[in-house]
Amino acid sequence: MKYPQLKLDNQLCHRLYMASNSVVRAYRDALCTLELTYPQYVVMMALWEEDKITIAHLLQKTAIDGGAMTQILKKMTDKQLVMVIKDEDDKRKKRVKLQPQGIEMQQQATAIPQQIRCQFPSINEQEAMQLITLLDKLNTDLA
Amino acid sequence: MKYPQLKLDNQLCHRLYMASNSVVRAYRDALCTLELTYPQYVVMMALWEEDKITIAHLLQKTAIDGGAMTQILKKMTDKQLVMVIKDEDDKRKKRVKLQPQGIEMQQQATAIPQQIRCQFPSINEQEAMQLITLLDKLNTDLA
DNA sequence: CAAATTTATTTTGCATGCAAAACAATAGAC
DNA sequence: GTCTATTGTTTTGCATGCAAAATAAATTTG
Repeated sequence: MKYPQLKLDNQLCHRLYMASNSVVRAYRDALCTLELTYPQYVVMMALWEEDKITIAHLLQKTAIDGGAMTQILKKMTDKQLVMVIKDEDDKRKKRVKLQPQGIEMQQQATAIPQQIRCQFPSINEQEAMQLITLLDKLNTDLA
Repeated sequence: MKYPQLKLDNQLCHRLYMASNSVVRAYRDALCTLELTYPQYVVMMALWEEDKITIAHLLQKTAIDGGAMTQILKKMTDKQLVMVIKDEDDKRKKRVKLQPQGIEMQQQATAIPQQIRCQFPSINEQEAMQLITLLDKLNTDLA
């Protein structure tokens, strides 16, 4: 091959692409119990950490696309997981508030991280931390 | 927080999700010169490595979704980058063949890997290799 | 204070990713 | 040799991801 830098095997980015897709797929069974998609689950995690945050803050925490977030919140509102309310002080802002069903769901979700973790046994704890460190560097650079 | 395992900061998967999206975005400027999307670029790389492969083989090499591949090949055919032809021996199979414009494009693409690499200076070569090793383990587990 | 600018969110149009169903063609079983 | 199962690809319906345009409301300017 003339240009080794164009070989798929030499592409860090392609591995990231595959890994990210694979991981989202790996959540599927666990999340369909909760009737959530992966991005919706990420929104729930963000809210369980900090409730009643603005959409802008939610976007920043989750790194989900703004356009998609509107749809995601619409669906989660329909499912009575959250409620979106206008901020009284600044009416441009909206805040997302967990509803009872959304709060209860956290209990059922506690088992999920372990279920996912089991799906990549080749990675030990130290390697997982290494991965996190490296991905954080990457994300910081690309932020 | 009651359940630390549900904190976004503790999620390897969320970092992968962010990193993958960021990386695809990072390709944008470089690829719009070639009028390619990232998945289309991946298809081109696969074909530059090995031409006239079947769609099934292309799917396996690129890890792109089958349904999406049909659309991607349609667009790339319209742009005269490739041609899709039926396999004479087994008419269920189709083979994807680079066209002159697709072959020429490789030249212009040789500069891209370096352009992308510059966007994450915090990762040195050794760390990049580490990342590849770890992601390969992950991808093998989730395959 | 009215106009221009900035900030927060939504909308739009297009390109996947994904699962499941539909099709087409070959291979196997009897 | 038909009937059935399997393989390769496409289609369909839905959920994002992304950029750019459109809105709405607050802030800054002059």
